[in-house]
Amino acid sequence: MPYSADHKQRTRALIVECARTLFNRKGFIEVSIDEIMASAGLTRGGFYNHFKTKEELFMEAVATYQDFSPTDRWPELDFDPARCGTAFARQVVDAYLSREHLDDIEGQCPMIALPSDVARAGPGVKRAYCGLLERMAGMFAQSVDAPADAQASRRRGLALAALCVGGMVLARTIDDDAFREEIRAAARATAHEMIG
Amino acid sequence: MPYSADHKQRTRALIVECARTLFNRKGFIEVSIDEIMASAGLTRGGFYNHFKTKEELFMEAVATYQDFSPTDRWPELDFDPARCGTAFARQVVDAYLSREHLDDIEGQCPMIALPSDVARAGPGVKRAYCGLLERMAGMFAQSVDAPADAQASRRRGLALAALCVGGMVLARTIDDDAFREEIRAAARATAHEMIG
DNA sequence: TGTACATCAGTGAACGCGCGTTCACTGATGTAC
DNA sequence: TGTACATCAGTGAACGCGCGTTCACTGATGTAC
Repeated sequence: MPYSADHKQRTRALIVECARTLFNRKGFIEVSIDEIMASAGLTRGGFYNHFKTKEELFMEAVATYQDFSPTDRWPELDFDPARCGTAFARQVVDAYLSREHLDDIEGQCPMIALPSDVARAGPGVKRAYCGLLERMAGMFAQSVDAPADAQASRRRGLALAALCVGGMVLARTIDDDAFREEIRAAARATAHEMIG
Repeated sequence: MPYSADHKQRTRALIVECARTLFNRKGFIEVSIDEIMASAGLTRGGFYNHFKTKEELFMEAVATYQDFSPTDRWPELDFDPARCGTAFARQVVDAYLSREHLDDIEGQCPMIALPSDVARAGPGVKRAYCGLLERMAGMFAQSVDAPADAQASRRRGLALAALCVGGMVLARTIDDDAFREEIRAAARATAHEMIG
């Protein structure tokens, strides 16, 4: 067996990470395989040793973002799983709707950068994106100060996800800095109200 | 002067309308100029009699959606400009977050179909998109049952826009019909609460 | 320990293809007389 | 009213280019003896 056992696997993971970064910046179609492989320090031809198609890579790039929990991504959050309540939800909202996250084009959540691309992609990509959404909404549903009714919590979690993602998506389309900040602030204030 | 006075102008408007439809379905990059012109019953070469670049057409396609007021788009809304209050806002929310609007891929609001494309486009396109957003948020701000404070109304209007657009953008990325409906319902219920 | 070998991750030229844009042209039309 | 003309919206071939994907190949590596 040439090369160490996990050599190929590590190369694959590197390609996926480089791809996610580039997709976030330029979108799925606007990034070429050449560009991705070069960014990983490799050459075009090797791509198909790792992926069957470009879309398979897209799927994986979206899916792997699930590996970052909020506390991985924002280590300053003090996450106590036992008291996973409104204070934590508020912190996540603040981090997600933060100026830092808005400016972090390459590292941002793919739900913000790529919704239109995903809407036009195949079922595999959509499933990966859906996983991110389920995770975010589920986290909010567990954390909000909701009625005993589980369905009401879930509804609240989904609406919070829509508000956070929607606020950031809209802010991304705006050039004027003051207006961007206004949208961020409006989404954040309203999300706090919704958390209760 | 060959051709009637408004001939060129009407052709141009037809191209813009065909383009908006196609962009909504497939996104800006995935639609070719050939395709747009064929859809308008013309041939490729004539395109540059009307537009300097493909991006100029994109800008116009987004901008012209402003010409459809909510009452143009959904004639069943009974809009009394004098009493532009919470009842009207609720109706707009219901229409915007309706099943019909979600299924109307080609006729949908560009804010839902194209945010990622706009975020990567030039300043002209962003300005056109921003116009749509200002219009929607302004309409909500005027209609909600808000405190006298104008800034609070505006904040509420922007948050409502983020929730409506965000809810639809997320629903568009989902394949599973039940989950799509859940997101729609959650966004709609929460928007109604926000209108007050 | 040292060497010959088999493996397979990575290389880079090549493929067919469709794109945005240009340009010399055509021919339907309104106008001048 | 009828005709010759000028205009310019529309045509379609052509341009250079970069894309996703394929493929015959190379050469660094772990293994067998």
